Amino acid sequence: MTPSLRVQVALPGPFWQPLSYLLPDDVANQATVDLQAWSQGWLGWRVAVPFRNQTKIAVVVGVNQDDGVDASKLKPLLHKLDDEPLFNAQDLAFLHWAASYYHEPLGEVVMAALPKRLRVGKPLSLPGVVTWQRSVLGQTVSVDQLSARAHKQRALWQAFCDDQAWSSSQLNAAFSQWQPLVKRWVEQGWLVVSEGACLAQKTLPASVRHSLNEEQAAAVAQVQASKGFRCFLLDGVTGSGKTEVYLALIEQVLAQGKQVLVLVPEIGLTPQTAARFEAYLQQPVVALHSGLNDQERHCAWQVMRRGEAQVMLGTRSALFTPFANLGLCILDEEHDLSFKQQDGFRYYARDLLIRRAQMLQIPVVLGSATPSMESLHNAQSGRFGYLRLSQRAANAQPPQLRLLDVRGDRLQEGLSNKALHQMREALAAGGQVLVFLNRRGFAPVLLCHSCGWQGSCSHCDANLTYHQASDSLKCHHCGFQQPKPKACPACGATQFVALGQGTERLEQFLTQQFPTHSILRIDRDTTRLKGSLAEKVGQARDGAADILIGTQMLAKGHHFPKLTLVVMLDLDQGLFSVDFRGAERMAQLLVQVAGRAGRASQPGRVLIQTHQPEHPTYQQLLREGYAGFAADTLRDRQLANLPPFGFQLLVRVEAVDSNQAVAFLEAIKDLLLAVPVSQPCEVWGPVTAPMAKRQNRWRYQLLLQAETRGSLQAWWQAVAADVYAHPLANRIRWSIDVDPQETS
DNA sequence: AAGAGTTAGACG
DNA sequence: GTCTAACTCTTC
Repeated sequence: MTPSLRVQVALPGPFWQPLSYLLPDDVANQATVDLQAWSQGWLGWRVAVPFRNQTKIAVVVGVNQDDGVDASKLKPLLHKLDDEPLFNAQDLAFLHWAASYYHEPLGEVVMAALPKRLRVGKPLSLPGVVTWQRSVLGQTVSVDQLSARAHKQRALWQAFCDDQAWSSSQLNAAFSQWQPLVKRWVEQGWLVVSEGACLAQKTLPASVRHSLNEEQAAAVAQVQASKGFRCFLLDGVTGSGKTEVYLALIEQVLAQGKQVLVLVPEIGLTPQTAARFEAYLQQPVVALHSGLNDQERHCAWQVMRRGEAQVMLGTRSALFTPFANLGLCILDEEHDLSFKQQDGFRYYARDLLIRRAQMLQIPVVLGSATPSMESLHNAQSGRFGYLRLSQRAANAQPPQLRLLDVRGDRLQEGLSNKALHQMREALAAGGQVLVFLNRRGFAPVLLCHSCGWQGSCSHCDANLTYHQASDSLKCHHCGFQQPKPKACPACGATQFVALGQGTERLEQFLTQQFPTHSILRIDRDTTRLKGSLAEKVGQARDGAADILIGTQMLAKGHHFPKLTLVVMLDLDQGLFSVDFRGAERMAQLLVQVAGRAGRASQPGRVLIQTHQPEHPTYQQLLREGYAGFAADTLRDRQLANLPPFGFQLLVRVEAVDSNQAVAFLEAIKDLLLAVPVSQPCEVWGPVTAPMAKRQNRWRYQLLLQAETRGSLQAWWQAVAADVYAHPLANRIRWSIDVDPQETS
């Protein structure tokens, strides 16, 4: 008797090996002797399977492997969902590798690579994008027939009068509250609804060409000269034109008929970025980011898989998209933390992208003005190609950094008189000023004036931040919010003191100080609505505001031509961070914010208000810039065997009962210490996480460190089975963070 | 993850 | 003894 044919499927859930299913009876009987060909009909296909008493959507990741499960225990799968596989063998190999490197169930990884619509079983083919257009009747209606006072209505109708079809996302980008009007006009017969192709026909912006300077051309030539896989670090100061290098490279790869994937940080993807790419390349660029709805994501995914578009510009999750014919990967702002997924499947998009390029044997380019120590080390050791752009475009001067020693000075709302004076001068000279403060809200602490009670979050080990706009207390870690108490919960007194500065308070103070100047605050609170960040950044760029107040969301990518002075407040805290990467992060932030200034004709100045003017980190940064700082930092890291000279794995635990959390980690530690290891491996902890309690759970962690990725993986692999079998493993929340970025 | 199965505790 | 809430276990 022949053994029954079976397939292995990945489905979401904590399944450490794929589940096996038998084939449906009618299919099994047809199975030919050609197993190779037969497996092609299953591998990577989407199937519906019975699971418990429900039906689940899964992806076939293995064929006829003997997993030792008795055939009598298996159920037959129900059916295929599509006429073709969604993933090819290369895609699957990559997903397998990601799952094993990050110790994530394969099903979760496969689902991360699928748009939601496909995860829940929607058909692969897209219904097309709904658009609205003027009807024959509508063409007889001119704007003048609408009420003269209905400005919004007139503007919207004018848009349709150009006889262009508008999709909901296009309307969303240009208008607010258009739905009721469009609905009414459809009912009146002025507009007709139609369904177009999934990739809406965009009109391309006018062609913009540029020439490369010597450095840029050399960088492009080096990448082009590489064969197969090679990773390059493009280390270019702000304003040195990294994008021009990307575009030249992309153009070459497109000419070979291959596709390109460009990854950017979460908030770095603006319509302007995509438009700039389209203007140069003269072909549609497919964007993939959190602002899209399910159907748009599905469309983007499908268009790349089908090879109907050549360029994708996306945030970290775009790296899982199956491409028809990928020829080049680019990752911009390489140092940016948003490439690390911090919850659920904790992957690092930078590292996965490199691995993917390696598996496909294609080049990958990482760009940054402030590269991570990991990438710099790889570049210096020759693992990566090292490309440098040291000149700013159009002879723009680099910003000059100055420390503003405020020791002993009287500070008003955190600002020194010297800083205010400099701001006045810069404004008087017609410049724009940015005040950088990386803390939103009004004040980080609210204190009772009579008893000292302070608002702290009942779910977390953190203070509540006072927000004046909503007159409430908010926890910035779990989202908890309560109205500001009328009276102190402890003593009943009604007077409170707001301690410390946030951007809200700074805005209030600067409004008093500069009554004749316009002020624009850009932080998460003022940009909550969709599209409002782009809108505010646009205002800032056009010079609509004299004074900008911003948190770190303003540090990324944007440039403000009229900006001549940047004042940075409260950077000092980065000097004393518990995390060994604290100084690196601070230096990156400083250099990135400084890079916002003086990109046009006027040189920019950056003032760093500090109580630690002699601190070596500042001194090093001022004297030798980021490169000098990086050299020092790498030396320190090497002495301490810290990344990039060592590799880390963090076991994180969250439990309502802190004893269980510690007991579980102690058990893991005992297991680890019992493993005979050939190379130096260390384990630290358990210790409490940076925030000991969050959302009512106590958080502890255990840090593993080893000299190589391989020995670290082997060490964990040796105990993994025992850890998963531990009685506490199923009773508390825990996760593994490979290459953690926040370890303190 | 999440539903079914299992056990322990509350009640009278 | 029953009823219910918490806890465990399994999933092809």
